[in-house]
Amino acid sequence: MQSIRDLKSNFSGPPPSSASASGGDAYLQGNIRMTLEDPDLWRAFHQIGTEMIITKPGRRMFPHCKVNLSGLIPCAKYILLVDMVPQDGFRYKWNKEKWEVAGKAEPQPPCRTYLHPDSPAPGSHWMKQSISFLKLKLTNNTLDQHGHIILHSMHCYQPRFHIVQADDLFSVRWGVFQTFTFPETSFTAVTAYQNTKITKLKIDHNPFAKGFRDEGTTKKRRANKNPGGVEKQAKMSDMNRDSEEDSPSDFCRSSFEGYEADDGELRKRKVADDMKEEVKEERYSPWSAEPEHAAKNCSPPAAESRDLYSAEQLVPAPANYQPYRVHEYGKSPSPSSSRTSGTGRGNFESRVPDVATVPDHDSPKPRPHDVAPSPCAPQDYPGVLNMTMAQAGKPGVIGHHIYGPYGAEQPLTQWSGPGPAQYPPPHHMTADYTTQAVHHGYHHGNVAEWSQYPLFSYSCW
DNA sequence: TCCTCTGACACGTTTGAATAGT
DNA sequence: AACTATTCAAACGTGTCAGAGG
Repeated sequence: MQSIRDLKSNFSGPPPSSASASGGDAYLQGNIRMTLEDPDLWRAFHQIGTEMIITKPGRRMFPHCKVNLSGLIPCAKYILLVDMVPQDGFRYKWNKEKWEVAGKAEPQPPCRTYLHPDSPAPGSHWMKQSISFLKLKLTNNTLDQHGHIILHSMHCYQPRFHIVQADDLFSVRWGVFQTFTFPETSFTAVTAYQNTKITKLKIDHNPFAKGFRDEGTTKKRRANKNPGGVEKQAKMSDMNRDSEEDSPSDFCRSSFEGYEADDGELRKRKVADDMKEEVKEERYSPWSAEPEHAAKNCSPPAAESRDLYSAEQLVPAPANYQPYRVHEYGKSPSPSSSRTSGTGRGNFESRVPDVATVPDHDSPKPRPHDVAPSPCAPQDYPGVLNMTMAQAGKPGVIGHHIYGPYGAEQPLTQWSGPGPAQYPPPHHMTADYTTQAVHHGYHHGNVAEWSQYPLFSYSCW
């Protein structure tokens, strides 16, 4: 088994230049700013290694994606989308309290994008309140007919948020895409929780899981239903305790202890406090030798040490795109390039003529305590052209199903160009983990260009 | 044997219709 | 008649657990 650390070493490119997002004017493109809600909660999960359950009928995310937008033109209409991109080309397994690479990723399932039900709506609408993707559901059913986002279990994903100025779904292609990613929202898709800490964190924070809280009736119920259950639970508790004790990771502990408190709110606050403290104390650089951190977390650590508003970055674009800015940035996967074995990183040619600078707030310091390889490999850091790996060389597997918010599947395929089999790998995730949110923007000049992106496979709801 | 996935289950939250009150 | 507040049951979302299947 190849460790992520080893893989990371395959990349030696320097990080992209970056600028502080907090400066604001560093991201004037469109002036659109996106901030993630509940950043503390996301961080708490992220520090442990977020897992999201996927089921056949579809499962909501928790925490669910909720963002705030500003900088939109109040009277202009926008469409908001979310999709999930693989973080790398690997499949993972949970082994002895940590994630390990378990082989190459499976072929990408049909790529779908969740369209926010309010779309299209004027900028004033999007800006007046936080935008929730509560009803977004994840599934492992590749034949899903409900428009849920299809993922593979035991694979790592990064949610992406896209906003397009468009009066309706049919004019999306003429719009300018602004893409944001929040590294702390990355997660591993699972069919059953692997990390008991994640389970506990979910139970403690998800109102629907109140029945499983310690102070609740769970124990009684289990005791009544299954005498062995209590024993098992005790065992689980021990496991938790052990894992905490065994773990040399202060990082992990600092976040996990927070919700060990009895009171939920206190717990929540403590988590937040711990996080703040961490932000103050710990700084990581995805570029520095700290694969250890990522070992426990699905996404790179730098996320913890920054503010949660968006940074802006140009999305990878085909050569014929008209990017907002031109800025030499590394290589991105070529649609025609075949996936290389192992890291899948070879043979990428540049598709990203332009990448805006991204914030580089905290100069990170390595985390010495994390030891396990991460499902979200550090090689996925910006400039490392990660997520496309699972899809690179597999252009045929990306389906673009466009679902309309008003019921029937929208015939957007009319402008989606070539059929799924012709889609090239998605543009690489330009996630710069030194930023809060990575922001991409690009034009869609015509159907042909448009069709090169896997983005447009809308999910319905 | 191990790992992953599935479906039934109990419990809590959310939602919306029905009803009562103003 | 219109509006608001309350009640309540069904639907939904959740993690647990046992067992199936590769």
